[in-house]
Amino acid sequence: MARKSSTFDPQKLDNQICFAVYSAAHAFNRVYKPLLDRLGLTYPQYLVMLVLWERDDVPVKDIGEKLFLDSGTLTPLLKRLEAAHLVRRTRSREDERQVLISLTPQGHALKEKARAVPQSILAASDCSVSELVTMKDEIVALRDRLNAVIGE
Amino acid sequence: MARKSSTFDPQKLDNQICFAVYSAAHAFNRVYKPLLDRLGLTYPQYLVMLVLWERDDVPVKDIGEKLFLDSGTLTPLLKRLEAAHLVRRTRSREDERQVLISLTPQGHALKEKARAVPQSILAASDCSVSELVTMKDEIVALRDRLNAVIGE
DNA sequence: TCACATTTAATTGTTCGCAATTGAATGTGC
DNA sequence: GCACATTCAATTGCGAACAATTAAATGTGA
Repeated sequence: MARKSSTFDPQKLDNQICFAVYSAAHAFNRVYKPLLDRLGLTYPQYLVMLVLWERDDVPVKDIGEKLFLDSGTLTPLLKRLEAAHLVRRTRSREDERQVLISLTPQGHALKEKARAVPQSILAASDCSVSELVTMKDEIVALRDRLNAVIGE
Repeated sequence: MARKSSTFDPQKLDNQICFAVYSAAHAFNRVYKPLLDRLGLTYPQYLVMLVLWERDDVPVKDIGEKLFLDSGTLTPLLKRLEAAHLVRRTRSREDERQVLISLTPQGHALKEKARAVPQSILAASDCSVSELVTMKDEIVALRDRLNAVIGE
């Protein structure tokens, strides 16, 4: 064994940023759960609703690009949102390959009920907005570098 | 509607740190996939192996506490690692409620083959080690604050 | 000792996440 | 116009992730 004293072991769990990110994502999920339960949403469903609240009548592909998810994930998720009467799924007239997702009145209305969610998360983070924005920008930059590697 | 000009909209997807973390976790997973495929591991299985490479012969509960996962996730995952001949699962003699997880020789041997993984991830991150360590510490601190909220 | 709570892992059921495949609609080159 | 590739959503199969429940082992108090 090499001497460990002044050595940074890259194979140690707690030294790995990916585990930090992985476990932070789960921690967020657990904080969101009780808040989103009241809205009848899961976290990925909430993300889809955030996309639709920004722009309605979007093809599945566009939602996927925003959230980095594919149809294998989104198709069943969107069917569940449709079953909950929050969205409608309709084939595009111009391009029959596309399925357009649009909000129902209930889907629109949910935006108001969801307004308190980010505030609760901010409180749970126990952190200033500016600190969070800085961290967010760093994480997004890292994510984009990783995604750049994937696309060769 | 309030004027949007100088306003930070907390309900906008790209303003949310949780989505940054969520999407970064998936980006990491996609970078890890081809590396771990060669080892015959998934990312959560790799995390369990990291724990075991640090300390062998551990109860399931300890692994769960390290990784923030419960038995509903770990039991089937560990059975798959056992089927792959990387770990053994044995009831503890002192406390029959516990199942102790220990590495097989193949499980031990895999540590050497996995040594190159963190370096590849570092390269994909395209970022200095010190920057990553700083980010990791910030994310861990945030995660721990979130987890503190969950436990009331 | 005996009733009772606690600890621990396993099980069940639902939802993500993704790779791989399928099939229909569209675009392209000749 | 017609073969061909491309695009897009849906499907299938597998592996997480977690809530809720079950069941066995252990600890505790009267």
